[in-house]
Amino acid sequence: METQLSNGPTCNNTAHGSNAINNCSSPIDSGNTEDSKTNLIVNYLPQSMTQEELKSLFGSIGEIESCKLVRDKITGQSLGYGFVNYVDPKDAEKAINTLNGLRLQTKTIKVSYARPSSASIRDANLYVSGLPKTMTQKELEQLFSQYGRIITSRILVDQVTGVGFIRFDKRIEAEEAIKGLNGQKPPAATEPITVKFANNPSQKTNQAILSQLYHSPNRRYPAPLAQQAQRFRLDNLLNMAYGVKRFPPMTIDGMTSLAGINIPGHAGTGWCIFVYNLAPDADESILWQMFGPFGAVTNVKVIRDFNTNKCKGFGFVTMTNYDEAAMAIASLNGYRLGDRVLQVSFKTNKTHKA
DNA sequence: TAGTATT
Repeated sequence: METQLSNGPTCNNTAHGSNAINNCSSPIDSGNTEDSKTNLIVNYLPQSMTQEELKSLFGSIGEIESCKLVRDKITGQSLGYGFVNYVDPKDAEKAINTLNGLRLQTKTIKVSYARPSSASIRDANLYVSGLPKTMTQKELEQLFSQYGRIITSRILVDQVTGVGFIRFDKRIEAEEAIKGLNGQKPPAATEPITVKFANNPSQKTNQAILSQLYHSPNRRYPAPLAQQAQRFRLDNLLNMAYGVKRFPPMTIDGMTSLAGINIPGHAGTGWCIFVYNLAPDADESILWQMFGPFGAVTNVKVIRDFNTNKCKGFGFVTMTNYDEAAMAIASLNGYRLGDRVLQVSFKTNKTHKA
């Protein structure tokens, strides 16, 4: 029997009230991840994100050994998480540093080392209801932590009665928590709580879904449509998270990039893209986010003022493949980021015309 | 009484 009450990586999750960014210690420093140094699990992915987009985003960090978006076996719908296995452990660490907490659409993605796959860690998620409305996430964890290591916790907001989730590291820990806490009154509570296993969405293959599938069998987009769909998804991705809105194509003047001027931007290591009109508080993550979905991004840089450390209004992105860089430019030039309209072009060597 | 973490 395994010891469950080790004081190991204690999960002191701070309740941000945000979308369940649950920093159980630092994923970088957890120290007990000897078989997880390259394999990452990515949680809270937007529903619309495809495996290709996942691969593009994480492939911009470094070479990927494998990448898998987990989908419902029946419907094919994304289950909102996936795995990215890097060749180099350093890239895995860099991905955590760079992409954990990134906002995509309505989600804030979580990037952390994957635990070794095992049946013992499956179905360890609990649904808790009847909680005091005043209970915080931290208090919820304190209540449950006596039964094992908590992987994630959440209290739903806007609930009449307190509803929350607790995911344990091991299913057996969840079972013990049900035995110990279901029907019990937490300290200072007036009503008992209900603790049960959370519904497993992958088992929710009801007749309606099957019926839908039956009436639209294996619909596939032809290739050009697939590209349009990709673009549409990107629009959506960029839209809600950062208030990025697409402008009509002709609103950008000074757009000397796509008219077939010089073949600029080629810099040996890839295609260098100039991004102009960034906000003073812009950082690298927004560049990764905007360009990553288009393909291999090898580097991003925000140019900052030496003294204030504020962005000077522009930055650079290096992409490996010309086609992907051109698509990124075509799509992102003219985007409104906050209250600014971006100008995106291949980098030129001249700052003024001769 | 409901979000979605083990390929």
